[in-house]
Amino acid sequence: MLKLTKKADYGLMAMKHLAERAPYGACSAKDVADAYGIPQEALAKILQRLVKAGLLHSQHGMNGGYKLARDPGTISAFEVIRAIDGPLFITSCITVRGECDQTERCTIKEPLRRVNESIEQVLRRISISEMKEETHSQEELETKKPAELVTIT
Amino acid sequence: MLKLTKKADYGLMAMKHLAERAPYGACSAKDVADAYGIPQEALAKILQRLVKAGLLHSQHGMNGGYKLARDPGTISAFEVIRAIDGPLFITSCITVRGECDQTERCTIKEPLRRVNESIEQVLRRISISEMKEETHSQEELETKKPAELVTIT
DNA sequence: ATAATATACGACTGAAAAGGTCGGAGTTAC
DNA sequence: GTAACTCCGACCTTTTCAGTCGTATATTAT
Repeated sequence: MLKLTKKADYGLMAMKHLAERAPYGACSAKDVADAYGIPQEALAKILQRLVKAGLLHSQHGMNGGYKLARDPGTISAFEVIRAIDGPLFITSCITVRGECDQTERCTIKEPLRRVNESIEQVLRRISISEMKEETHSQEELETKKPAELVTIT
Repeated sequence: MLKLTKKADYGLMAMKHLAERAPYGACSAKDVADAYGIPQEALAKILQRLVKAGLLHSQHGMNGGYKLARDPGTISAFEVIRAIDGPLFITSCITVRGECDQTERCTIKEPLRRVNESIEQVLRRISISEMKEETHSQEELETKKPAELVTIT
């Protein structure tokens, strides 16, 4: 529940990867897939959506691949997730094709909409380039006990 | 994606309903179900989970039903959702039974964990009683055109 | 005691979404 | 022109969600 789909996860990983490799030209879907152990075709489909959404540019043929369409600092996690998983996150009351049967009598529509908006703000605020700065905790993760990093939740 | 399940929706609606009817004693699952057009058996199963989680008390027999175990101001939406849908919201990387296959190479675990925490905070902050204050827009909903209230999203 | 009412619990079915796979089309290097 | 490489779009399998049904248990009014 309230779970990111794996597609969105893959998409964010790929975007971050492309952000780091931006200076060296385009990356093929295979390169990214091999780097993280993601099924190649599955990733390709995700990258296609990001192309359609205008977040990536694609290049056919040899030495082709994908590269960021904009500066990674201007691309939010929200944009990536929406491009992959759908229009936007919604409570189950307000679905893509109209409302549910209880919409007339539903008494929590408005409060949930506000919660929804708050969550959207959180995701809008974080950009792809901001996801890069966890290199320091990467070292901690290997040297120290990793439990501390998890149990906060 | 990032969508509340219908069960969680129903649970929140029921909790709010019980919060309003608290002074008048317990409500049966049938009462709540009929009030919002929810399948009775489906709702009953949800309410049972809320009892198990300690958020509701149940009373068998005639004039029995469910009532809040605590003051509605002290019950957060987070508690309700977690009691119904599972342990907590998680990125697909960190699932209930360990991590996914890419966890070793995953580079966005830490940033996503922070996002996760932010969302959790949002849901922890809103209580059942805080969901009640939309009574004013209830009047608008009946007198004015209801379209305006929906198209915000 | 008995009947009516209400919760408790598990198993089953159908529908929807997620995750992954396959063949085909386009582009470039030689 | 051919072959190697890459992106592209439709298909299939698996899992999850939502709802239903049946049965057992507890309480109360009569």
